[in-house]
Amino acid sequence: MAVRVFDTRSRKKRELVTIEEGKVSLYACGITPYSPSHIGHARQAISFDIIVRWLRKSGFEVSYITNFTDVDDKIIAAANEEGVDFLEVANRNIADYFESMDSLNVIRADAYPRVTETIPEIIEMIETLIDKGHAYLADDGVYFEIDTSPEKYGQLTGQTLEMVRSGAGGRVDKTGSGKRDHRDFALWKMAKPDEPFWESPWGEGRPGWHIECSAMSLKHLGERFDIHGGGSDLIFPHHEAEIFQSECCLGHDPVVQYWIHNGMINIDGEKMSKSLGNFWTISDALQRVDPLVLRYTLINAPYRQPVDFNQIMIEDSENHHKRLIDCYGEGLSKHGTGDWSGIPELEGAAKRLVEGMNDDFNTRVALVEVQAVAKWIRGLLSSRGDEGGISGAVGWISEFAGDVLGLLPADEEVLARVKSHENVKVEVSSKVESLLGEREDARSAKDWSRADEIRDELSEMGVVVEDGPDGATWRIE
RNA sequence: GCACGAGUGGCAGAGCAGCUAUGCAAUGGACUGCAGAUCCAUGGACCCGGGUGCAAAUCCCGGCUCGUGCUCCA
Repeated sequence: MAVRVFDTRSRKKRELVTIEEGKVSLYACGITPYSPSHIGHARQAISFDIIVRWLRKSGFEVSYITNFTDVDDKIIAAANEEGVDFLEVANRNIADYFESMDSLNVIRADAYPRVTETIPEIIEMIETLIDKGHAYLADDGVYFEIDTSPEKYGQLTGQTLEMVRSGAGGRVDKTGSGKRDHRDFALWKMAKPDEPFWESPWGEGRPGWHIECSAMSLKHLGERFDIHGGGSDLIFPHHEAEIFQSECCLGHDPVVQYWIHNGMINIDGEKMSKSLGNFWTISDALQRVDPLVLRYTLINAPYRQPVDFNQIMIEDSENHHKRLIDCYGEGLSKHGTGDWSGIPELEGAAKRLVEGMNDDFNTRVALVEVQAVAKWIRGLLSSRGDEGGISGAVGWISEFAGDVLGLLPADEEVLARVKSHENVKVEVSSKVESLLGEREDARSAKDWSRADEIRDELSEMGVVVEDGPDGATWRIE
């Protein structure tokens, strides 16, 4: 069945037809590592991680590239403030990024190109743009001249040149640059004192913000590629600038077949931003929640919707994720993993999940099915029947909640968790059993206060007592 | 101002033309000395006004409200 993706340029869902059958080339704009990564970066990475996972599961061979913009104003500013080299700042934050993403179960991209390693290609591209008359040299840099291909304006945003001309109004003068028109954008910035620089035909300087992605995608994926992605905040101006650069440089269009953009994160209904003081770095978030719970929260809405990161969402996710892992762990340790084909409940769930994922990667629909199967397992587990069903369902969860959504820790870890729980159980077992016996006596004597006292005592040991029809059971909390 | 998106039950959040979304919470029941867990059941929603359809949260038009972008941003 075909995968349909929402394309920002055409503003509708389109069936994914790739340039080369069976292969997908995907470039997603990565981060500018000037500070530790925040949960918005996590959402972006997880969104594309799941897209890549799903495309691969659907049988595509995927080349997935995501970059680091490792030289820019903010990195330089941070480095100057600390009195260190800009690369030290970038490298530190890139390491932080990888550490966070690994914990969030984000599969590594096939390559992580960096601006500082792509300078020759960038220069070459700018030269071509100058040669073709799309760019000009000014005192302070090289600029792309929008008026050389006005028809490309607004392809992603629906705006026209005039709209932006009037909209941006008086901000032009503030730039104080050598731009001929305020909508032109920098391809190469001449170095100011105390700035890192590279040699170029136009003097010492560094690349402008947009050109690197055009150069890196060209270098790694070629003159045409299937999907270009990134956060929706990059649509304008960054991605529109890329369209200008790449298409004018290469002389054909479209270079990118599908544009995919993930939604932003809100905190309690407001945009997350440093100035509002509602900013969460990934490490902030991980102090509060398990990384996989964070992942669950971030895929709780389809990737294009904004996610509101609020208390309720987090608690909800914690709850669901814990249930998922608990029933998976119990099923796995008791019955192992098996084949789910031929089991109607599981085939039905798989079918709905596949349809949901094929329809623009709807993780929310997928989660509903995962929840339903988890519930189904719990039912079987408590009724002690149908072992084939349980192992099949464990296999189902492993395939979809694990491989596709990336929500499960490794099986060894799940089993180790179950085991350590059991070890604790064994350790305290005799004490608990004797207390429970005592409590049973108290209960038959209808000495409720003594019975509750014992329950409280056990509770302090972390033991939860649950009275059932066949007497009391207990478990470690 | 312009552009894009969103407005769904107490809450979160799907669906985007016809069939129970789902989860949490609530209520009733089973089980309980109480509690908890579990199971069963129940109620409750589609911003407003028009329009098109046999049929509209779902499509169209017009409002209103909110968010985001138009400057660096995942």
